[in-house]
Amino acid sequence: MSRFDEVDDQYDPHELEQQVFEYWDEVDAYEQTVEHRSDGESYFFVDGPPYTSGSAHMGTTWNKSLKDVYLRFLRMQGYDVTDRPGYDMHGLPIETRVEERLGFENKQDIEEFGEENFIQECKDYANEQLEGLQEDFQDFGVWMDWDDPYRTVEPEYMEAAWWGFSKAADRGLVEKGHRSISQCPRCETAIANNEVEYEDVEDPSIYVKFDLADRDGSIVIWTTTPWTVPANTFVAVDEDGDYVGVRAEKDGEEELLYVADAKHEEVLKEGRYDDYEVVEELSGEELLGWSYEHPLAEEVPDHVDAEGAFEVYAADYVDTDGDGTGLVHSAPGHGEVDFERGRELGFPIFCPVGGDGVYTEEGGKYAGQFVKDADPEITADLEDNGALLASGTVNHSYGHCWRCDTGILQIVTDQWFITITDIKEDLLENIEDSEWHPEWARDNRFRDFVEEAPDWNVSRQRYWGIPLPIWTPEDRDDDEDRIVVSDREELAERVDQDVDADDVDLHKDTVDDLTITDGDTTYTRVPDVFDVWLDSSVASWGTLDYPSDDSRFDELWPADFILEAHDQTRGWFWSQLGMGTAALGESPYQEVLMHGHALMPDGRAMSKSKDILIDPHEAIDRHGRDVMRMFLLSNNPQGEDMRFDWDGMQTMENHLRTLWNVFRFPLPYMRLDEFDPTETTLEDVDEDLELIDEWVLARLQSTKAEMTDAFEDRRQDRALDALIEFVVDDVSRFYVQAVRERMWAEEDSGSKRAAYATIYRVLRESIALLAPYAPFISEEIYATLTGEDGFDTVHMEDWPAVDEYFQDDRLEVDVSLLRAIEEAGANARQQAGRKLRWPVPRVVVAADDERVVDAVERHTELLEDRLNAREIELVSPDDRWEELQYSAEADMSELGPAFGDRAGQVMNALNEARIDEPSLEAIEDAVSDVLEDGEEITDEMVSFVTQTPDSVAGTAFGTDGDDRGVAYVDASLTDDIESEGYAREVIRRVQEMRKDLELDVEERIALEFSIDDERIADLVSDRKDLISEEVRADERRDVEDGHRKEWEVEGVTIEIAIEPLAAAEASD
RNA sequence: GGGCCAAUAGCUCAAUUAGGUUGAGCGCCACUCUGAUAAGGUGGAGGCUCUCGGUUCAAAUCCGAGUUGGCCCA
Repeated sequence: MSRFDEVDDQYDPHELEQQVFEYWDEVDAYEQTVEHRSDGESYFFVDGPPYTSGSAHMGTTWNKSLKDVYLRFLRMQGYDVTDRPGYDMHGLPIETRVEERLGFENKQDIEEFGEENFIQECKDYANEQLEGLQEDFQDFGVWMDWDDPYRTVEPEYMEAAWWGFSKAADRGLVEKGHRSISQCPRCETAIANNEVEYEDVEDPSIYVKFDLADRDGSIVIWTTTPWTVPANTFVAVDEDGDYVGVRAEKDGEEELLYVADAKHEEVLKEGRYDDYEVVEELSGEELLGWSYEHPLAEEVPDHVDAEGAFEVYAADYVDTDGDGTGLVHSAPGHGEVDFERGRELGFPIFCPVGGDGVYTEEGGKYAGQFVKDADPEITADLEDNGALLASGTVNHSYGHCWRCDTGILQIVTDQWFITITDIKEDLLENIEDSEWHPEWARDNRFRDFVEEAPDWNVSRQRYWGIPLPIWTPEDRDDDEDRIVVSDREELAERVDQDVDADDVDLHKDTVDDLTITDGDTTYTRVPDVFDVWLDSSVASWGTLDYPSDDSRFDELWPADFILEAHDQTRGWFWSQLGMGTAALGESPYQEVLMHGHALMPDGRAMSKSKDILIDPHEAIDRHGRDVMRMFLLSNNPQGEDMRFDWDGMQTMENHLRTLWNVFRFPLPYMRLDEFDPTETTLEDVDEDLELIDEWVLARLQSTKAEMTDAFEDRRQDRALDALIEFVVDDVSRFYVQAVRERMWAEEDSGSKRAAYATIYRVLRESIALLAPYAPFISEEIYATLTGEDGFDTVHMEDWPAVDEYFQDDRLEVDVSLLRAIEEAGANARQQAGRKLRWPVPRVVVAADDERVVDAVERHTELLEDRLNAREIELVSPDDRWEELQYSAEADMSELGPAFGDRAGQVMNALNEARIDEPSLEAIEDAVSDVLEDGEEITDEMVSFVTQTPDSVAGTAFGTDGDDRGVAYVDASLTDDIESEGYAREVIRRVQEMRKDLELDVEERIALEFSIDDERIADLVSDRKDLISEEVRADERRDVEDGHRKEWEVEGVTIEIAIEPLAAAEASD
């Protein structure tokens, strides 16, 4: 492309973006950009790997766009950025998808299909999904190393997980444990607490009486899981709670029931007792040690049989005024808190339920039944045994498997743990080493989570994952003797079989058969795979292929920057910190940017399954990639959610269209004049720079400074605001308007060259500033501006630095004052009912300070021109314009302290007062009614406001909310003004009629017009030469066949007819 | 049920990070300009700052309770 080539009149994102894609391909734009920075300082970014199920949604799109804008920014700042994208490809979600595809129902189907085949299916599925994501991300214009993403299923990466785990083991942080975990009975695996999703469901709600063994009566418990009653081991109470004994009567029989005082009415109501009476008041402490009979002792013969079982104990999880009865049925074989307390009390852990949720032989009568199916039978048996006080149902939120939506069960099984709780202090300390945006995310949310984090259960009884690299002796069931393998090399060395370290696949089907023999002992592998969260937790070194490739680890690790949404606080932010600390004792990242979620326009969460979503592809179809990116990036990235908004998208498109117009406006002139930016630089035209040029260059400097600061604060949205304000407000609406005439001039001049050089610099730097946000349009404009002289891509440009030479705060203020005066003048004009087309005799500028005086004096002509005023009259701050009246405005920050609770009253009086001169005496006099003895109005309390005479309208002007003066437009009429005003009206109508005929700008016409008011007709005829020139009328004569129209203008009727001269000649 | 975050114009957000008469952009309406023209300019309407209490002469801002939404956890 050569410089200043013709460009489309219209900004058409789709065509443009397609061309840019092709162009990037053609010149290897990405590769060149990476190479260009290869000598720069290293910057280690780690991509949080999206999970490979499903396609990119608006949230991922926002996430990747944010990453892209920061990576591009960092590159422009000169860093050699590590930008390897990653994909999280293991785990239960993919297994369940594949199971669905294959029509599987349970683990047995998988075993029949074959582990190896199943793993292959999972791999294929994950890779398929990965391709879709890759395509989407590239389509959004994200620049990362797409040719070489890290995949958690590759041996190099899996090895990184092994290595991290073995380091943790070396540090004594790996142990096998018997724990209460959340189990999905369908997937037949433990799932992590953060994989449990809560949903409202209807469950049984039963009240059960446990008969007391050595005294009268029963204690009453409540549960929504009858199936846990067989495993009951003890009952817990709140030591400090209040309990009562109640004598209750139903159907003529009396019972003695013990429940919490706060709950007794509710419980007795549930039990439909006819009458009752509180007969005893006890503290929880008094209940301790009471023993009771297991209500299903016969049905479950293997029930717990231990010293001290079936007695009442204290536990801190009991609440006497929550749900239930204040006495809690506790089964250490199921509930997590029950388990902890049961262990403290030294009870055996009785769990008669298998991983599939079916009672084992220990379940006695219920053996072989799925626990939830056994609920009715158990309830019935309790009733038969006389233990059921009430039974019904309850709606409550209950945990479900995040993938298959099956209700989870709490059971106790053998699992492997990283004992995070042993290094809690280190974790909390390491938090301090990372900088978070926003800060509260770290100091509130994240810290709270880390403080409460339990040991990390990393084992899953599934197939598609990184196998645990643990080998244990064949016949032992503890973790006293174990081998943790750290990498493929060690594996090849130690196993009994022949393994090639370079091409061994580490998946379950491969490693399950490998054994290790040490002396007389044969070790076999623990069959579990890792929790998928462990996969991504090692990304900071997995990205570098460490340990198999150790060339960059020392230099780069830990990561400089990570950027994810707030759901990762408990996800990746946490798992990385946990793993980094367990394996290496350090936080694996130094800076975190935590963004929010993408919400629907009405604020609802997006949800693919409910079809509540906005598809990024639709956004692209409607507005293009640049617009979508700019919209996404214009949102605060720090912790707050973003509402998608189609109007916001449209606004961004309008801004880009404005930019496009600004960019293409000077091109024809530059082409015509053969302007060469390499020959005519800003330095060359320094002498000829006009004030407005210097001003726009000064604004450019402060825009760059503001943007850089905002970027460094991780507020790219504020940087974008600053850029848009500069381009749309300062460049388009002001600079281009002001500079047009200089470019129209046909002869060469210093002034014109200065304007060219200025706008060239402005455009070129603005486009560099825009490039991280809108890489496509930036590329196109950059290519047109630079031709052969620039880089092959704008993304190789340096981030524009502030040029001190052009910094000029004073000038920026001056021009903002002039613009404020101009705006106020336009406002005042409108109030006075005088259109801009009509000149006004004078505009009076009353300046509040010398700066304003200064600015107006230097730019009187500019102001006259812009305001279409015959004269500008300046009133200096020391003087008053004597034609004015005054009122006073109160300053509450002064009135408040002085008048206390009467401040409001005084304010109203001040605001209503009207006085002839702006003096304290006058105003005090006017508000004397509300002033009490000794009170006075001081200078600081009021500012005086002008009241204008007729035919004059005044509007205050100011900058940044501070008043700096008032512009008064005197709209009175004179013959001269009416003459020009009406003449301009005629000109404007003729121009419109020329447009009706679609005449060329240069085409000559014959003109006829008549005005039905004699005085005005005379006035207008004084300006007939002006009219003829402006509308290119060579002849003033009667027009017969031409275009004829009648207009109503400012109370008179004007009839106009025109005819192109060429047409008239042809018809002669 | 608990923790964190948010709530200001129809929409998206500001309000100088220990209170002082609420602002911008977009949208809407009216007017206007016409050598960027499916552009540009000016104005207007539109707010009990989510609710209820409290502190204070004065609260969008500080405190307490609640409501709604989002995320996380149980």
